[in-house]
Formats: sequence, structure tokens, C-alpha cells
Amino acid sequence: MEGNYGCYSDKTRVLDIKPLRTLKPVFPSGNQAPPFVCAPPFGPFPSGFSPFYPFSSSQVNQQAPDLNQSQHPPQHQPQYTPQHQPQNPPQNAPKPSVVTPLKSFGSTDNTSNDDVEPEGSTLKRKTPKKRRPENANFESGISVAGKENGYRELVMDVLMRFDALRRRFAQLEDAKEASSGIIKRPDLKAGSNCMSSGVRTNTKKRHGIVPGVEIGDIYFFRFEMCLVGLHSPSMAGIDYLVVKGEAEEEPIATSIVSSGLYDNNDGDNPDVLIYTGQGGGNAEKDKQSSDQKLERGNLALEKSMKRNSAVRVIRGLRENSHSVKIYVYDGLYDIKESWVEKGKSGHNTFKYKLVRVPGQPPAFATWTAIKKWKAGLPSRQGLILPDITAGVESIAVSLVNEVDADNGPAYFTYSTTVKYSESFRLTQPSIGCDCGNTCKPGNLNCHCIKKNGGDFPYIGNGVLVSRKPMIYECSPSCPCSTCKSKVTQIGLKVRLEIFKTANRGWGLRSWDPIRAGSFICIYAGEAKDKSKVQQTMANDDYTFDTTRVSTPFKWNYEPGLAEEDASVEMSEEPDLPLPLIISAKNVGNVARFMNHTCSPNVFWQPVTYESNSQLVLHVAFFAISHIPPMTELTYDYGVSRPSGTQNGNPLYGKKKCFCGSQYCRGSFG
DNA sequence: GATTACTCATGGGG
DNA sequence: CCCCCATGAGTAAT
Repeated sequence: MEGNYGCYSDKTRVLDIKPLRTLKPVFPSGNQAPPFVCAPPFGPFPSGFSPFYPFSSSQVNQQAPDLNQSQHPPQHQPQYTPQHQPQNPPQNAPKPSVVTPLKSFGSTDNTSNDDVEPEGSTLKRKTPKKRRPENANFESGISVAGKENGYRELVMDVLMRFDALRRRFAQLEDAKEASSGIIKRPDLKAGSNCMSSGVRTNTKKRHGIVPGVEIGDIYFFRFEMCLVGLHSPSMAGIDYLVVKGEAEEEPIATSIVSSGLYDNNDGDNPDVLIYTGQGGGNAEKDKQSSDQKLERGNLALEKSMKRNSAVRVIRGLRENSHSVKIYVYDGLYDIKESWVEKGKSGHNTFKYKLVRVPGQPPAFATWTAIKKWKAGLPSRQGLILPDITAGVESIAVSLVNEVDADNGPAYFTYSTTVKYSESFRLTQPSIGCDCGNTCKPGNLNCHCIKKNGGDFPYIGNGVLVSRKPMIYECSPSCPCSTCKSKVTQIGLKVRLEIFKTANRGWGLRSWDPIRAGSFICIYAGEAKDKSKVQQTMANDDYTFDTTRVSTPFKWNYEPGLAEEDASVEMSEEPDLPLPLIISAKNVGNVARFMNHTCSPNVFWQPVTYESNSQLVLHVAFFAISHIPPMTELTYDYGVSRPSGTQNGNPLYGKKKCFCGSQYCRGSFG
């Protein structure tokens, strides 16, 4: 386990972000070992492998292709053992030491200046940095090397910071009086904020794999892909790069975004995409006013096809006309054919047939499979029970085992609620609000909003804006029937399944994508005041204990706040009025199946509201980052506080951790 | 180096 | 419910 700790401290140096608390990894990144060996980047390829780097560009730093970047596909889970951690550091470790010869790697005090380039660096941009007054108060804390070449933790950090800003802008916008005619675009605001303050990575445009971006990753805004270097145009669908050809420079496509609405799939095959070229008015919407020309993106796709140069494909999906558009990074595709077609308006349109490079972990294919499961056509493989809640939840929760013969977890009673023991008494029930049928986010007279420090805790779509020591929701007894603050009181919103993991018993994951900040579930069970309970009964497998110590992490960001000013920010860490333990051994909900990892994608947040003149205290789970379908949901269980203090030293839990994360503490519970 | 062109996402209103 | 449209950002091209 020392290895892991050593690893951790190295990471902190590599990441080069000033406040240590921002270093928290937020995603169970690809720690699974690759099930196969990587093909060489150049030269002839054995069958079954595909040329990811069919031409040599200026990117001498490009890492060898790692097809197994993704952690999502259940197919790869059998590979998942803790032993892989030490065996595979190069696969999953942050890449800067490989990508760019960073002299400062390993030194301890390289956290002070992101403008100073490490000596010996091969980076080209050596211009002494100009002062940009408008940005003077911003410091992203991301090094020059990190901005040029990303790695998993940095990519996740950039995305987390973008979304934190976006949520905050949306919250501020919600609180304003609705002025008509003004289009609110918190995504653009947050995006330019990140751009100007250097919260971005992979700025060096590249072909092929983008370090730190994994196949299957999902995005809710174009800007997100822009900030992590997956697809840089803020609107255009084709991104390209100009490279030196034999005679002259020519454009090569790097990535495309398919709008999803107008591009045709080739029948049912998720590995094929027919893509429409750009230009000529609006070809996709049949509003074309002129012929498309073989230039820019269209030319780039043509040249890429000639060179057998694969492009990244991002598929835009909309589940139904009511839901938001989601972008799924589906890996690399080869351009197999191109032709010209007359659009409905009679003008010429370029069409490209793209076929997915084989051997990549499934991403979009997972979505199409889930769609079928939902329709019930072929039922879910390994399905044991279609709904383990027996209708208690409004959305079914299936029980699945594709791993072994185990046909279910031990018996328990499914309940969506928390049952409080007699000894549990929260005094002084506070009054609710007297708003009308809805609480307006900007209304500072609302009692419930006041309790949250004046901010409405959620934005319109129910996404949590910031972590807080405590969130106060409106009560069932408040008059605001349509109030948007009762997020954790209305049950599940995503389609979950309980599945058998390879080495951690049963786990929880979702068929639906989950946006960062979305409510997932509460921890249901039998709640007790820990101070009034025998020590012995506090720590079985199905106990939530609010006094356990988790690794602190930073999820909230304020626009324009320099890192130095971060100390004025309020603490994010939970603060409860009493130590609470919830036992889900006999009675519980889906939360009892959520496993621990040291790099979680879910956090818990105390929420309280009043009900029948009593305070209800809940442990509610929210997504840290966007979570693609079929990704296991995990949170940091923390470790029990030892009787003696261990100043500064890591605390050790009672159970050995198998999460396999680079940041694994080695134990938990 | 500064300005224009290009692209079409996004969300609100009709 | 669907369609239309104003606004807008980053980057390539000029």
C-alpha cells in the first residue's frame, strides 16, 4: 500500500495545481488492465489491430494507442483486480513524464508558478508570457505542460471546474427576475471563464487519442469537449488540423460531432455512421441554399480518407425530443467512402461513411443495447429480477448477474425511507416557508432559501449547485407544491441495476447517463444517533456512518475567484447536528449496494427538511461528474475515526480496499 | 497582429 | 408540440 501513497504524492506534483484539495481524483479512471497488448503506432498492423497513427505528424509525444482506456464496459470487468495497480503504472499514470520531459517531475516545490517552464522542456511556446490584465486575478493552477497535454485526472478536473462554474452561473441567473428576450447561456459564460483563466487541457490539437479522454465519456455541452481538447470548434461539426503533405499543406480531420438527429445510421449497426459534410447553408436541416464545397472540413475528411487516417467520433444523442442532448465519445472511426448526394433542396451535399475501428471498448453500442433492454425486446442478459423493489420505487431496479452463479444478495426489506429510532430526536423543528405554490430562487424572504445562505440549492433541472455542510429543502408541509427544492424527496430519477461485480460483491450502476450534480438516491435504512448506540453495532457491511472520515475534495468553484482567495470559500464538507448511523442490513434501498472506491464518482451530502413537526435528516447521494451508462456508482466510505489522533497521517480502515485506483488508500470502513 | 468568415448549439418564443 | 430565430464562441483564413 505504500506504493499507492507514493503514487499519490507523485501525482500531486505532476498535477501542479496549487491547493491540494483540488487534486482529488474524481473518477474511477481506467485502472483496469488492458486485456491485450497495444499495437505499435506505426508500420504494418497485425489483423485485428488498426492503424491509429497511420501518418507521422508533429506529435512526437503521442503515446502508444491504448485501446482499453475505458473503464465502462462490463465486458472488461473480469480484468479488474487490485494487483493490476502496480503492474500497469504506465498505462494509467498521468502521462506528462512521458509526453513531455518535465524536469520538475518529482520535485517537491513546483507548485508556485505555472508560467515557468521546466528546463529542458521541448515545448515550443517559449515566449515570455505577456501580462493579460483582464486575467490577472485568475490562476488556473494548471501548468503549461498540463495545458498542452492532458491526463485523466486533469481532464476530469477541468470538466468538474467547468460544470461547477456553469451551475453557479445558472443559479445566479435563476435568481434574477426573468427578463424576457435575454438568452441565458451559463455554458458559454462558464466556458469563456475557463478559457480566459486557463482551465483547459490538450490545447495542442492532435489526431487520434486525446490523453485523459476515454472512450465512453459523455458531455452535456460542446464547450466541455472544447476545454479538454476532444473537439475544439465551439459549433462546427468537423475539427481538423493542417499538416504538411507531399507537395503542400493539407487539412486532416481530427474529430467530428454527429448531431444525431440528421445523420443516418447504417441500419442497426452502431459501428457505422453516415456523416453529412458542412457548408452550403444548412444541409442537415434541409435548408440548404447552395452546393457544399470540397473545402475546410469536407476537404479534411476527404484527405483523411485518402490517408487512412482515423477520426474521433462524438455522437450527439437525444433520448427523446424532451430530453437534453448528450454527446458520447465513441472512439476512432475510419472513413471508408465519400460521395456527393443531392439534398432535398436540390443542392449537392457531401456524405461520408465511417466505420468504427475494431477492438475499442463499446460506448455508443452500450447505449443502443440499453435502449433495447428498456424496450424489453431481448431481455437483459443475466437478468435475475426485473425489479428488486417490487414496485416500491417508481422506477424499476433490476438485479443482474453476468459473472457467476450467485442468484442474489441476502434477504432484506426494500424501503425508500429512513426509519428513525426512538432515541433519535432532532429538536427545534424549524418553520418552513410561506411562499406561494413555488419558491422563487431570487426570493430572499423565503425561509428555506435563507437557511441555505440565500442561494437556491438546485438549478431548474434539479441539479445540485454546490456541496454544502447541510442542504435545507422545502418541506412537504411548505405551501410550495411545485417548488424545485424537494429534489431528494421524490425518489429515483434514473434507471438503476444492481449487478454482481467481479470482486466486490454486488454493486450499483445506471442504465441512464447521470449528469454531474444529479441526485441519485438517499441512504435508506434504520437510523440511530450514534452517540446513543453501542460501539459494536456500528460497522457492518451495510452501515452508513457519518462520522467516518473521507478524503476532502473540492467540488464548488466560484467565477473569477483566484485560488489565493479560496480560503474565503465556505467549507464543502458535511456537517451534521449529530452523529448519525444508518443500518441497511435489514431494511434499505439501492444505496446499500453502492461500493466504496477511493476515486469515487458519487458523493454524499446531508439534506434536511421538516416533516410533521420533526426534522428529517437524510444522507443524499449526488454525482460528482457526468457518469456514462453502466459505470459503477461508488462513493468514498471514509474510515472510522480511530480513538487516538494521527496528526497528518492517513487513517486506515478496517477493510482492505480493492478499488484499484491509483489513489487507493488501501483500506476503508 | 487584427479582423472577418465560418459553423450551428442553445434556449426562448411563436 | 414543433419550428423558427437571435445570439454567440473559438478557430481558421484573410
